[in-house]
Amino acid sequence: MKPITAPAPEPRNFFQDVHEVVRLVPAGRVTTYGAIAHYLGARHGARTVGYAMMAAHTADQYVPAHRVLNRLGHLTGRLHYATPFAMQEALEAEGIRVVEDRVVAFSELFWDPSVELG
DNA sequence: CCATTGACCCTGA
DNA sequence: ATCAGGGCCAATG
Repeated sequence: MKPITAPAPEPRNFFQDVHEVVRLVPAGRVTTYGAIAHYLGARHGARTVGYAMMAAHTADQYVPAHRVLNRLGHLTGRLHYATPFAMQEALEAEGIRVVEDRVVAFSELFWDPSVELG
């Protein structure tokens, strides 16, 4: 018999889950923090997804964090790269056009994990 | 242990 | 239409 001790939900490899989803985003497509959060249950909040992205640079496997934007298609994380333009250049290298820190035709390039992955 | 801070989003007035 | 506030989870002081 176990005492009351709250099972306390595992710290959850939430970061790893996020990284895994981001790795599934095809080149030339983009997704959002909120979409990932929603796909993973929407209970963790989009914020934590953003935090996971920050930790993405320490992940074992490569995580195309540049394909993750906020819900407006803005490159909110660009300042966290080696250079402020690294994110934009990475996107443009995949054929995505960026104007004023915003992805052009964002709604068309949007890749929703809840839809694509079921 | 409490307070503050984030690569965010939604709701209500 | 704009503006303010709360909530989410994790890390840091």
